[in-house]
Amino acid sequence: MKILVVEDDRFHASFLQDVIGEALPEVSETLHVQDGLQGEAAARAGRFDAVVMDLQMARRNGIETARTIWHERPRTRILFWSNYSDEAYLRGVAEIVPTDCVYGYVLKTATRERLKLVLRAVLLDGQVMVDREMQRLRRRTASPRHVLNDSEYAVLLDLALGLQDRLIAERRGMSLRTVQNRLLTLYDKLGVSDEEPAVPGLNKRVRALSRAITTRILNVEVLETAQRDLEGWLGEQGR
Amino acid sequence: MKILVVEDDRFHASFLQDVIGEALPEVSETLHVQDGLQGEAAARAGRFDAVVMDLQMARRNGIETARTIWHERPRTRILFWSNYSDEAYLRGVAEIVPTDCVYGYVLKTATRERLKLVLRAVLLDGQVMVDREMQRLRRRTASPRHVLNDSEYAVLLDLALGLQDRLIAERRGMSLRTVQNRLLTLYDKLGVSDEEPAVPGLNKRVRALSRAITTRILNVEVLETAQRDLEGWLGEQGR
DNA sequence: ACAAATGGTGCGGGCTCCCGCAGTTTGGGT
DNA sequence: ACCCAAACTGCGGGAGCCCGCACCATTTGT
Repeated sequence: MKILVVEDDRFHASFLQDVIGEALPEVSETLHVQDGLQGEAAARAGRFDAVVMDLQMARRNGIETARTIWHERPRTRILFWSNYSDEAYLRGVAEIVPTDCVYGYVLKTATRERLKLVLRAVLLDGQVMVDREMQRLRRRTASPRHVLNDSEYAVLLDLALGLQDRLIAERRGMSLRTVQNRLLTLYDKLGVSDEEPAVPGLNKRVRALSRAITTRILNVEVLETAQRDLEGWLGEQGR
Repeated sequence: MKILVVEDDRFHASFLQDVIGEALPEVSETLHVQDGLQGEAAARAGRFDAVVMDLQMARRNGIETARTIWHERPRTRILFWSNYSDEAYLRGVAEIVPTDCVYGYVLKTATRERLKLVLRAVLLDGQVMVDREMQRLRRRTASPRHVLNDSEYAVLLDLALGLQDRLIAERRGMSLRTVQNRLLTLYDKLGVSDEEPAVPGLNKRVRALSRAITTRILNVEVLETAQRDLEGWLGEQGR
């Protein structure tokens, strides 16, 4: 079994390799690279069974790297190992997972024992695992009233990229009014509507983005990949 | 000499303490705590000469922690030790540094030698030092045409929080039209105006925030502290 | 099987936003 | 004291945004 480690923090990387050696004696070879681009290249060259990868890296983030890796070798099992329990990452990952692909999501704050367990479960047994901390997110946001569904999330992404209503409608194949309805429920779920009466003079559109970011529903990496998707779409439209 | 270390990553913390012991033999005592709140409490209780602190921490971020520490003991020398070279952090720090206070900013990617050097320079000699990586930021953004000045940055923060023009004008003591002029130059400097002709149908306001975040001029932590400041201001206005 | 709930669509009005035009104030430089 | 440039301000208009009202289609519950 060959494992690829993609991690730009030297301490975390050596810790990870240490734990891998301990948890997975069946590993014959591990390669460690420093960022997403190198990760893609390595995955293309050597045929790895599994990848353990940080999400926030300098040159190319984990989500995009995973996307290209899976694109080329869908059978690769990928374990994401991240500092943050941002909902954005989970959604971002879920969005790009091809059907029947094996992946996992562990936080770096997890104990050594937990990490070993997850390594075996995901990379060896092929189970899909998400850290319990992340599960709690869904509930922590209180009532399901506040949880965004997929189409609302899509509109939120477009809003975040700065598209105006007409363009969102065009991109998502909805009518203008429908987009605006989505936005209404978004404002509601993000708590923008609630604070409005108390503080008149807020720009709901910007406020929604602002809150989405501070509540970790969106983050920089996800915004960046969404931006690239948008550019791709614009390219198609252009001609 | 007593040093307080505020860092929530165990590996980084132990590395840091190791380097401190090596670089600063004159240190008589070091205390290590895990997050900003504990940091504030510790700084209040024990009288530390210097603090080394991470910027992104779970319960209370480094900027706010530094603000309260300096508020209570302005002579404290603080070295920020961060993963990211976000312009937002530098601006956020610069904003809260009281006059004649000693601080420094090093990236975690710095070499051991460099870290030792900075530790001595800032905590011992009382020099103000900023990692060269950060300096490069200013230039990297190319022409000075694209560098925001303080008042533009202030307006950008307000925009990011979702205030509409009228409120920004009120808060910053400007006329409505002046705020709008600021926004114009902001759109310009953030490159929003440039992409507009190619892609009609963008909401400049949101687009500006989006770009400010992806270019690291703003980030989550800064947004959060700005939000608290806003709430404080709203409180004053309210009565 | 009927009612209620959910999601999509059109119309229209009041508001904010973006920005061109034009006039005033401020700050440096000579 | 002069000038020029930069920053600030008011006015007005076209466009986008927020959202109430009204209507239709599909799904869900009892």
